[in-house]
Amino acid sequence: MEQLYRYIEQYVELSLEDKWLLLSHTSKRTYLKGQYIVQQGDVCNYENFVLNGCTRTFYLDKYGNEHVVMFAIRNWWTGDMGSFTTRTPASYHVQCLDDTEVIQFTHEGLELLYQKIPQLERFFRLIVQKAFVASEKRVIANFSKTARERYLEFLAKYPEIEQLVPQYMIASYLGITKEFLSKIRSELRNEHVHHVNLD
Amino acid sequence: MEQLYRYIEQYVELSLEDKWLLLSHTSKRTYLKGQYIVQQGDVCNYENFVLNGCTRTFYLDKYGNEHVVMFAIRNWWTGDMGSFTTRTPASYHVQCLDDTEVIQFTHEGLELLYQKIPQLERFFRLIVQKAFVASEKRVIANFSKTARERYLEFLAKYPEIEQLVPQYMIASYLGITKEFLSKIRSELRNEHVHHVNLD
DNA sequence: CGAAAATTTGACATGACTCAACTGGAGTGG
DNA sequence: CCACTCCAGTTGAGTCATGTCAAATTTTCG
Repeated sequence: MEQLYRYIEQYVELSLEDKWLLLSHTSKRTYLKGQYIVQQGDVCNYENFVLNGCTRTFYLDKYGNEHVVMFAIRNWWTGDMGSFTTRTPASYHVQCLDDTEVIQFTHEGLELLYQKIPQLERFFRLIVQKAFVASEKRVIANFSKTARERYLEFLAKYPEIEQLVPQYMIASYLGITKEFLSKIRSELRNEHVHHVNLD
Repeated sequence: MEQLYRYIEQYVELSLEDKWLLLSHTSKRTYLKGQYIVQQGDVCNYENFVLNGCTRTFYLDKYGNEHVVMFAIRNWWTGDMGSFTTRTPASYHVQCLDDTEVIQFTHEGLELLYQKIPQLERFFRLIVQKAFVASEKRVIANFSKTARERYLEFLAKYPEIEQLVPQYMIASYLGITKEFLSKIRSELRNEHVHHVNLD
């Protein structure tokens, strides 16, 4: 729990009492590699704070194609926020790409916590704001940049994730096919070889 | 102000005192068609609640191309949230496409209101959550649907906006060129004519 | 009315996709 | 320890959705 407290305390202050309340109204859970935390179509019952491991959130379209919406690693949040808040069927699957430990907030538990720890409203407002701003930037990046640029930026921004997840999921996150990502990578390799030879 | 009160009261309750506080720590302002509420590069000093009129938020890339991030009409919020909250240069321009009346919250004013009206934290958390969920859906739609599908969905979802703004901005919002949108529209017209003739 | 802005149209170019074949590990079991 | 399979990744040929550029047309509005 210390990890969660420290994370929240980056945004708002927590008393000992607050920490105790958080502890008693959440639960820790471990998922194995491949397991689903949320399944598209079910109501998402938990907001999840990732302690360690790695998850992906993806949408399965009517043709059976997967579209990766996001990854989550240590100190990220995951789940289907729309489903969680409105108690409607989830739009996405959330799957663990590794053994993954999370701290889970139920809807009921979180509403109770909002009442008892008012600054938690502020905390969640702040992190959702950040997520929203990042999501808008992604919309624009997808319009204004080529797949190659987006891939390079992804590498620069999330070097850890690049190691953890298979290429085809990164391709999906970038909105391209695995074949096309493979071609981009092959180009980059060739360019790199040339640079080395020129030295 | 009644319009703003009613809007907020869809999410949280407001006392008379709260309303008075809102009134005294915000200001109403009218912009003319073409004017900028926010300019990319400046710090965004206001969150704006649109009473009437219409705005567009757009990003100007390094090649001088415009990319429309969103439109805002009656009862929507606009501004550059990232810039407003972190007091950093705005990523976007916000321009009025019509004479537009807004209620403006300054950063200072809003922080004060958060203290005096704690349920305002909740209110903004809820609306930012909605905006975030919508933004994630847009990312996925851009990946999994053709330009034609996205245009049809846009028409269905925002019929008012279609009337108000020029085609080339809608094209930009959809992430395509004005020429290509024009071709899509021409296709749709042809199909429609055929259907009519078959009757 | 006339000029500027928005939209349309057409020829051509290209980024990214599809499909199918191939390569190369990482188990797994005999 | 080899053979087999399975899955991820690569490569190549052909195709398609969408972009670019330039010209023609329509609309808007002073």
